[in-house]
Amino acid sequence: MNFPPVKYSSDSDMNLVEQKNNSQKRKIIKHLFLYGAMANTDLGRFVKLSTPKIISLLNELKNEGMIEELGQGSSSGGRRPNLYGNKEDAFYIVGISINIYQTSVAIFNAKNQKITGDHILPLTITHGNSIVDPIVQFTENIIQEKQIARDKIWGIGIEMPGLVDSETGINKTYMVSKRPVAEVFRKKFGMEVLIENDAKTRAFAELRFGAAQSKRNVLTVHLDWGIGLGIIVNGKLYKGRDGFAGEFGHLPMVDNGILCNCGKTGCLETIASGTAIVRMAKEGLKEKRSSLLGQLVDNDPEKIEIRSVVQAANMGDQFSISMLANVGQWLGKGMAYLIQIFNPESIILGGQISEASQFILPPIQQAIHIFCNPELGNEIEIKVSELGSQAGIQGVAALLLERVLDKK
Amino acid sequence: MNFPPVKYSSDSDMNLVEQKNNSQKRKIIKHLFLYGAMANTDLGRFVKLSTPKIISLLNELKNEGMIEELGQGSSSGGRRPNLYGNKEDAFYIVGISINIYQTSVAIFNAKNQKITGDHILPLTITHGNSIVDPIVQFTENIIQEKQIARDKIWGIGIEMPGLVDSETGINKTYMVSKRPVAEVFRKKFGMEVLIENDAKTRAFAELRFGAAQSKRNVLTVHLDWGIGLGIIVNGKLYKGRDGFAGEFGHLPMVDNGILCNCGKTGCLETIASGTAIVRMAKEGLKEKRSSLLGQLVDNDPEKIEIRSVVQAANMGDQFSISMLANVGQWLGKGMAYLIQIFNPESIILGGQISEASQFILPPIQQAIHIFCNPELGNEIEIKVSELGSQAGIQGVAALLLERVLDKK
DNA sequence: AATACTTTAGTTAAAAAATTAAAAAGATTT
DNA sequence: AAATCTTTTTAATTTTTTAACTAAAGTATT
Repeated sequence: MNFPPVKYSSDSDMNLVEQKNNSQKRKIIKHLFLYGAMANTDLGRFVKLSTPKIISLLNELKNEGMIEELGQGSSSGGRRPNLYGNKEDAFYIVGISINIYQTSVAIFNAKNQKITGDHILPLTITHGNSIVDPIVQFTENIIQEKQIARDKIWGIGIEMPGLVDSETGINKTYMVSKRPVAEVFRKKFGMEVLIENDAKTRAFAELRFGAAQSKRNVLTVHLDWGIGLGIIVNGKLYKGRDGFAGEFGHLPMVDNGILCNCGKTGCLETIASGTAIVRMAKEGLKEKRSSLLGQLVDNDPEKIEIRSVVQAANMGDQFSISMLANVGQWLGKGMAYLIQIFNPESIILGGQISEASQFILPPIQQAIHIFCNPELGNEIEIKVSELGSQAGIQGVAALLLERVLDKK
Repeated sequence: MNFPPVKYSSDSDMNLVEQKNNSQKRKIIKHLFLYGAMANTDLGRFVKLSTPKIISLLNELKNEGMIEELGQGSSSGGRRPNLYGNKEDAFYIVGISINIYQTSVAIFNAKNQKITGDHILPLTITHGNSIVDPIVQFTENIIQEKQIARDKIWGIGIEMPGLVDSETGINKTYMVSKRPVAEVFRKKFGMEVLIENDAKTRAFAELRFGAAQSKRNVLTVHLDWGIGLGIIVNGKLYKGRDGFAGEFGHLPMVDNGILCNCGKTGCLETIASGTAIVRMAKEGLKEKRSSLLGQLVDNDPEKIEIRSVVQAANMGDQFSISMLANVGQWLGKGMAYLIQIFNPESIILGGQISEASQFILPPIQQAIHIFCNPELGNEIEIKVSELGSQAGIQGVAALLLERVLDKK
């Protein structure tokens, strides 16, 4: 099956010039998608071509309906440059974020603008692929609602938790079936589909749109129900042999610790994840520990969620604060490992628990000082992501587009 | 100061065509250095240029004395191709390996052939830069002996232990002085000098000449007096923000452990390095533990070296074998961390302790099974480096050449 | 074993493409 | 309003590719 943009493919049966032209056009489209309108000179710096050549490529793209002129930019004393940008309706991409308890869908246009509202489907992820059909149906409805021609959708990017191999399209942890999930989706949608692990898509979002934009070596730690690690090295997202790199949450931290759902004991996730916090909070409540948490959940331990603990802590609840501090200490020790191994420029924290940064950052810093060589640990920048809740969807969508455009 | 090969630099005051030509020529030289003689078609696949263009570049290089024709290659049914290769005396590079107790020097020609014998200078590395002058002298003698024109030496690569930042040319651990060591060497030699940490140069050697050649994600663990980690991700050597990535030996492994020379306690190096083994062996001998080790060192504990323990183990000595097995367990646990973080294709072991692989590989494998997610740990390939003792020198030399040729 | 066929490599000249350099156009500053 | 600065356009020149052709070597056929 052939998916768009076949237009700009560079098959080996093409001649060298066509191949190079198409590769350059793809670069231009990608650049305009990511960085918005731009003057020919700036594009020239990027693709390393002379002005006449770039202008001719831009004109071709204009005639093909891909890009448009967008008036003139500013000048510091000279003729103003023409600005070029992708045409909004040149193509669309779909981003789907499958979380543990819900799935969100959004559509982006060729200017990387989200053209849909918040579409959230409450759906608990399972080991099997029972949630595939509801997600496909939900997404198709949104596409139809927006009346987008199917051939203008260049693909669908799906982020999900678990051990995801985006090459084979297999998730080893969730949505397991005979055929790779990505293939199942691809068949049902009839479009290019990319699946990727959520920690990696968020790292990619930081790299393209967030705090890692101008950096080369950054780690992102996703603190939610689980603990995920995104690795950016030499300015690229790192995935490892099978795409499983970043299993930070399953580093063995405690001897004879609690059993983890991975089958081992004492993993970092058993003591420093959202799941662990909720478990500890429930135990505390059952043991009648005095805490503001009780009020927040009507004294029903089963109602406790991550946000309950964060909320209680923000209200000054001692029990919640000390839990978070303890979590911070363990995270800090784990991050000390990462810092010594990666010597990163910065570490970016995301996920629900990062919203309690005032309680976890100090113990993290402290643990880093204790366990880290000062040459590596002292100057490290640790901060909370500034990307909102849409980071994941934006990340997969952009990742999908780049894969489509990088494909020869 | 201008160093060779200014000939092929691509300054921004050149026109685009010249810049591209020179960049292509540099690529060709690098390729021929690394992979030996080659046909024009093969080079074409690599630099993506048409046959006439490549032939014209090759002819220019031939006229400039850089390359030569080397007869004809084989064909599977057709005219035989002309082979092109770097001329031996087109340029030379010098590799220097500074170890804890000795320094080795070698010179390589443009075909990456070592043209010197074994030149080893016994010299103990210090915190200050007292060994700089002896090394410069020693190296200059070798250069003079070989009667190589100075302008034909494109640079000197120096590998050394410690926290090395090759960008600034500073080693934070050894050879510390007011000015960066690399600059001190550069001044004295009057040539381009690159310094790099030894674990990284060995990783690079594996990437270019060893078991990592055809792989993209590989870790190399250098087991010697210390424990070094070389990281190859996405087919490139990873160095981190300051070049300090890979401080694997200083991961905190034991609570309330022994004091490490890094200032922290319980580092992996305090229990699983060559230094640790020798320390334990000395203690054992002093406590009159019966062991073959005693015979090997005339019952003088101070004479014990890494190789004594390896040798004793190979002779069947129970004490030495159990020490190595213990070391293997700790290394295995540490490697389980690395595997879960990097999901590498393989891990390559080097250094003196890797010579006792029969005793350390089984406990390493066992620990990996215990501490690692089976999806990541089961298929991992762990093997001992096949590169000999010259790996480090070869690695820095090649690294230096690539840096010289990659510079615009 | 001779011959024709196939495959691969290298050469050449025509055609195409890209760059350079110069001129024109448009905007800002003095 | 002149001078300056920057971008765009244009035309000439240079470079590169394409494609046809020659060359050389192996393979198959007679």
